[in-house]
Amino acid sequence: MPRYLQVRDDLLQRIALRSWAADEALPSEDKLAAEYGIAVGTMRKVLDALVTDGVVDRVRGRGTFVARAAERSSMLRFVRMHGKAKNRLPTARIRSMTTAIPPAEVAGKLKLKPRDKALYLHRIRSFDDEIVLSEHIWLPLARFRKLQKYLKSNSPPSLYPIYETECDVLVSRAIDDLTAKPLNRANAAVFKLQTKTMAICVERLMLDHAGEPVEWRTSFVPAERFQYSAEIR
Amino acid sequence: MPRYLQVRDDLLQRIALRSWAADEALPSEDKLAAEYGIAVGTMRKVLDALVTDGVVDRVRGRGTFVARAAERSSMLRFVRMHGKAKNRLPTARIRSMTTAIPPAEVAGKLKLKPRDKALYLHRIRSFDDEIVLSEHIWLPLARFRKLQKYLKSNSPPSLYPIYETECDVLVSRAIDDLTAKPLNRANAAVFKLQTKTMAICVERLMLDHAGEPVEWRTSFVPAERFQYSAEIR
DNA sequence: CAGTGGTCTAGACCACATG
DNA sequence: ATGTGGTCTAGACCACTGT
Repeated sequence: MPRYLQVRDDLLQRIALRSWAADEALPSEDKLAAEYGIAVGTMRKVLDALVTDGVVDRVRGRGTFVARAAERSSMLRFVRMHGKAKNRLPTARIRSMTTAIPPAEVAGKLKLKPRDKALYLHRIRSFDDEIVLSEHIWLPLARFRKLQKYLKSNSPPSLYPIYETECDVLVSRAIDDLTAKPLNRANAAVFKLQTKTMAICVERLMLDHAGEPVEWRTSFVPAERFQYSAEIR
Repeated sequence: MPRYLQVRDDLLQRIALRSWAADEALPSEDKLAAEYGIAVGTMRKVLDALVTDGVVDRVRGRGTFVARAAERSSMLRFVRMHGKAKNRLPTARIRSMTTAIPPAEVAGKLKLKPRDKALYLHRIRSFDDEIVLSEHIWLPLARFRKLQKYLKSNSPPSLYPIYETECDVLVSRAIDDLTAKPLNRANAAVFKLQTKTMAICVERLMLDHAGEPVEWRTSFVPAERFQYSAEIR
């Protein structure tokens, strides 16, 4: 295995361990190169690889910083905004929060042991009275106990920054799986729509920089509100 | 503008002009560097950029080759295969082919002048008797006259290789836009489904290596057959 | 074997941000 | 003025592919 990949993986580990805060620069390429005993050119190759993987951002004159996945991965990128909703963010509300042993499928995705508990959230996002997104969120309780306390007295517009500040969990990567399904009775009731109304179901697994699963989320968007863009090269 | 970007853009032009065939290697990095009067290290940076943009593939010991977008961008990646359909490719059939002045919206996407004609294809893909994909394809007639002749006596499983061999058009990049829509009467009839059955509509614009629009395609997948995966970093 | 790309080095100079 | 990343050079050695 080439040196630059070894060094990349080591840096990835240190980033996963949250060695640097959001506003704190990593050591400069010179210092890192000296530390690892490699040439600066090789260190640049390591950092370039981390940039293309979306793990760090580099700013000339300032330094190298750990990237946050939050902005890129909002579920709202699946929601078509029309009319007055444009240029506005929907409100977020948590409708229920419990701890439980999750279904086997969820436990598998989160790599939980058979009797490990998880924190479950049901959260909706809406414009005025129109609900546009319903989300069922499962989090390993071991890492998210503080979140539970926090959410009892707060209702933040976005969760990922809270994962980081409260629970020291930094989300790096998301894997989305999209299908179309008719709404079951419970989900239809959330949207005040008829049962079997078609919706897009987004199943998302979130991973940290070490590749450990952090969150499993099943989201529903009524089909009429669904929109998604992608570029393939 | 840095030298390596200038050289990259120049190479991009030459690739767009189809200077190298599918199985023909570009000149080696040494030769290209000499040709452009830059260092080999800089030429490597150019080629690395083209690799991450998906424009070329490099194979150690063999050379650098122009990449084909065809494999990555098949519409079938939106279609869920179940049961017997797995491990099989659906058949393709062209149900109609005409030349016409396209609707203003399509002409705009293809950057056609007001009275430019286009080649229109309606094509379906199916497993046995089950139709899984219906596609409405618009191509600038100026570049695709030979395709029209070709399709009168051939029914190829995939179109992009034909664009290249018959019309000298190499597809580089696709932009997809996904929404959910109820089928109108004509499209529902194609699938032998009821009008207003929900379907996923994929609008795709294909571009060549020069960034010129090459194809506009509107495809429908019945919602039950739709599936799509993406990774966000 | 010659030719290709993959890794790695050890410098140079520049543009930009911050104090 | 200092330190950061961005560009560019001119080599070296290695691994792999083809003849």
